[in-house]
Amino acid sequence: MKKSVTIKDVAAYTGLSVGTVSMALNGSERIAQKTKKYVAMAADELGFRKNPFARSLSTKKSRIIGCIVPDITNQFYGEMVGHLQKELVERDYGLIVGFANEDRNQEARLISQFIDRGVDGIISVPVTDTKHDISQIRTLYEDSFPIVFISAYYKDIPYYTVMADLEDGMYQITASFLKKGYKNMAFVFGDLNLIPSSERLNGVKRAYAAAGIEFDPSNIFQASGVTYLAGYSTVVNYTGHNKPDVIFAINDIMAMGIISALRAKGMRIPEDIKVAGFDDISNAAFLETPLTTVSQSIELMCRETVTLLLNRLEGKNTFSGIKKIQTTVIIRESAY
Amino acid sequence: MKKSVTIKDVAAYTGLSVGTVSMALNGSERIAQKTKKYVAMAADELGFRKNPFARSLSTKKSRIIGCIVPDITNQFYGEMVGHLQKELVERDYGLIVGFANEDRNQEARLISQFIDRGVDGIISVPVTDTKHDISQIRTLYEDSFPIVFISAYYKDIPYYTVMADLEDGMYQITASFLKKGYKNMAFVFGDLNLIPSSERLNGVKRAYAAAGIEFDPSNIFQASGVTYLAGYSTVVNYTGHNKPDVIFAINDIMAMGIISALRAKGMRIPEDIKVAGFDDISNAAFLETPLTTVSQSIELMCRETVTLLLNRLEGKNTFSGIKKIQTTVIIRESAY
DNA sequence: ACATTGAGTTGAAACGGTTCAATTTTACGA
DNA sequence: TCGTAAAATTGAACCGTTTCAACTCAATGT
Repeated sequence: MKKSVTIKDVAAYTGLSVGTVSMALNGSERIAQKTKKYVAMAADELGFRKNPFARSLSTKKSRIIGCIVPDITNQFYGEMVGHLQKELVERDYGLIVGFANEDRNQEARLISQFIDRGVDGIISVPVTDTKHDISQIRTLYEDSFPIVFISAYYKDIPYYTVMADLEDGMYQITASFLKKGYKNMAFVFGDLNLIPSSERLNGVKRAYAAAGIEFDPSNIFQASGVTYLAGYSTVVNYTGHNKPDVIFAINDIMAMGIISALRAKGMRIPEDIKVAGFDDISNAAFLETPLTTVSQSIELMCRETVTLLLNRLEGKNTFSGIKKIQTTVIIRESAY
Repeated sequence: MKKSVTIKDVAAYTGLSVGTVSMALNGSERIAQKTKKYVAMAADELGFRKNPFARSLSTKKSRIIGCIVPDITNQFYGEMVGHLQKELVERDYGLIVGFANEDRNQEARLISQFIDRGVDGIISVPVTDTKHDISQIRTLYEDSFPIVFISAYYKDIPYYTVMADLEDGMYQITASFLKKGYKNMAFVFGDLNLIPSSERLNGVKRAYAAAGIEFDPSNIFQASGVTYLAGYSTVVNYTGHNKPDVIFAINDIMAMGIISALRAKGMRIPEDIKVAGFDDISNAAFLETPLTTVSQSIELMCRETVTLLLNRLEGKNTFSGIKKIQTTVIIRESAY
């Protein structure tokens, strides 16, 4: 590491004062055009780079956003992080990441680490498990620390959230299958206390109610998680007698696990049994049996989330509730 | 945002000097035990949090590491980022991420952004495409900026790299199939100029040579990328007449795409054709047809990489060449 | 010729820590 | 009780920016 060129060196080189150089570099109105150009050239010539720490110390801004997702191995969250990063980089922000493994304590630790690192704001996929202590989040909210939620929210803190309209998505897809005449449908969700499950379930119930059909709660299966393996295991460990017409998984990854296990049992998809996912991850269309699913536009969600957060950072006043993003049912071969 | 408590407040509260408080909080040897305890309590009571910018300005360290991977959507890199994050967090470092999309220019931009953000070091999966300008990397190397490479390296800059022993892995798996009597094997790789492809190819050739069998280069297929879709398309678009006994994909994701396309063409795996991947991503074992593959221990690679980087940061002198991590062939149903 | 205005620039005070030479306090042996 | 060495603490310099009140200076109107 060669010793670094500071703004002082640029000032000395140009014969201007440090303040002028600083303002020139920041494009201040009060500096003459030609001075700005001159300073820019000199800075370039000397290879000057702003020291981010000094800048941050003075401005109290780091232009770094912290982001917490449950599990980066899940392609859905992979795509989410990818889009968030893209949106942020475009606006000259950096993204620092953490993975909470669906554990509220880890999420809490990450949040406080991020704050200690001086992030300007946080985007989190909250761990909405109701069993856990949420006071940290409440305090942040009360201090109006810029944290926004994506893809879920805390029941008690339904603010600054961007998520897909899960209930409506599930309503649509359930209704469409009810209309086709299928009634015996199984729903493999994760922990039903979590918002993402309970919202979907509401959609399901609403669809049955709208169709005037009674909903049998024994068709809800609570898997050990929302992963490929959880889907796989749920099918493998199922000892019941009921063979549903359609199985709905809480997400595509889980649907893939379910399909895999069903096939291993010798069933054909969609002939013997239909399977639908949720999310429309990028290769859902290219699976051996292209997957019927409900698309949440991750890209749109991420863009809205970043916009919401940055608007808050800039002090613009923003929508503070739960913004729901429209979903779309996509019928593919796995459940024609 | 309530106004923050500074070290000065703690000093005033305890009646000690700022210097003492700072050293006490940093656990300096020169401060009396009881003073440290006293200061810690006071700091706690006042809710003092160190300002990271001031700290960094003074120490010239941010405890943030930048990490660049080609594509976060690929589960292999998802797992990689997950492990890197875990290793770093354990050592109280933060991880800031960027995605290069296999594009050297994007990588370059990210690297310089990271440096401007004041990262202490960089971990990159390099885009080893030889067509592109690599002078930035060379300069970094010459300035001995702490950058380490994972999973690949630049041909001209074979330093500070941790990667799986791709050549040996491919040698092993190829040899094992040659031994079983299969000779007509196809290899679907990405751009052959890239290290990850060329190393594997060397392994293949070495295995054929060792078995005394001539290798037919027309069995190498260069796909348009290394994604699920690239694998899928390669099979779909194949118009040749040759039906190989075994298809080796450059990675598991691609193997999945290949299997999917083969099945769509009515072939049975492994009866009609065998398929093997590479990486052993976490659900490779749970696919409909569990996947034969070569396991690279991502976790071990990540740990070695982080250790290497942090040792460099601490000025310890470290191994500076290419550290190869042992791979393991895993035979599963897709290619019994 | 002279006040007035406004554009452009300066200089010093933050920002909140770390570091270390200098100084003070403490502990111990004679 | 005193002298001295070791331990603990102090205080000021420093890190590299931003910010803004005060200042300079040229242009303008009268």
